Amino acid sequence: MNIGDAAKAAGLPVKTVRYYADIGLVRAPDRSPAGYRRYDEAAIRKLAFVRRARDFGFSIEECRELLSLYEDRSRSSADVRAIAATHLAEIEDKQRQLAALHDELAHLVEACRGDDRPDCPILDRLG
Amino acid sequence: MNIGDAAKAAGLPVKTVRYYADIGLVRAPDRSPAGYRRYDEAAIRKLAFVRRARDFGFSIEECRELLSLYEDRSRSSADVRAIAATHLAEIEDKQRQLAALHDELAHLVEACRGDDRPDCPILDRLG
DNA sequence: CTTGACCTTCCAGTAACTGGAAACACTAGC
DNA sequence: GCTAGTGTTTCCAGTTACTGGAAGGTCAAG
Repeated sequence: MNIGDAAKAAGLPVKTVRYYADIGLVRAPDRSPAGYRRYDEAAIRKLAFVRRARDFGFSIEECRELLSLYEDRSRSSADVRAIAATHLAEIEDKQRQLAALHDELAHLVEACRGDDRPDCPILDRLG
Repeated sequence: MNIGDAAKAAGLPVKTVRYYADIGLVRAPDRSPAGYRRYDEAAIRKLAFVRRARDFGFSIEECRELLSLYEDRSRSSADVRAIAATHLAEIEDKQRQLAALHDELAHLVEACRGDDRPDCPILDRLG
């Protein structure tokens, strides 16, 4: 499979697949005589794996770790769980920050009349 | 005031203040004979304004808009409100995405025994 | 007069791509 | 066999909002 079909199969843009190859995350296992990257089933599965992990918000480096655990048949589930749990804690942290932000900003927007006059509690608060 | 004191007063790293000057967000109103940036009260107020707006998650470009509204004595509060409301909607959107992510991932972490065995629902789900 | 803190500019790197240019490869139709 | 169109290659640059570091100039204190 050429890169275009592989990308389609994995649900990724071609550019991204090439990028993943460049950074050594998922390399094409082979090249055609003309130099075209050729992807097999296993490589496409890895690409799809990375796409899903990225959808879950895992960073590229986390994906690299997960991928090596994924490929290592003797890995323990504890390792994977640790990565996921850390990531989950980060998400919860971000959620808290976002909630605080939201409440403050919502207050300001509510307090702002939003008319033609220059009185604006939002600017007052910022300035 | 030199850049160090201005940065301290505004609660920003020196590098960031210099960066804001470079991109024309908040320029130093003057330079010393030796070429040192000199900040006055007004400039420091603008720097602090930007810091707070950034804390609220406004992008640099949004800060630029807010700043020009902030400086424009004839501006209407509606303009400011519109920017803030748009930003609020983005925050809410991100909150929803994060919540969905959180629930899915929390499920997986919960389902994973996290022991020495290779059975791992997290990897199963990703792979 | 020297030391140390502060300032300057410029260059490079971060995360994770994305866009574009120039050139080569492949396929279909005529 | 030729041509058009699409797919592929590499490389370079840009994105966001800084951050780190190097090389060198400035200033105040002792």
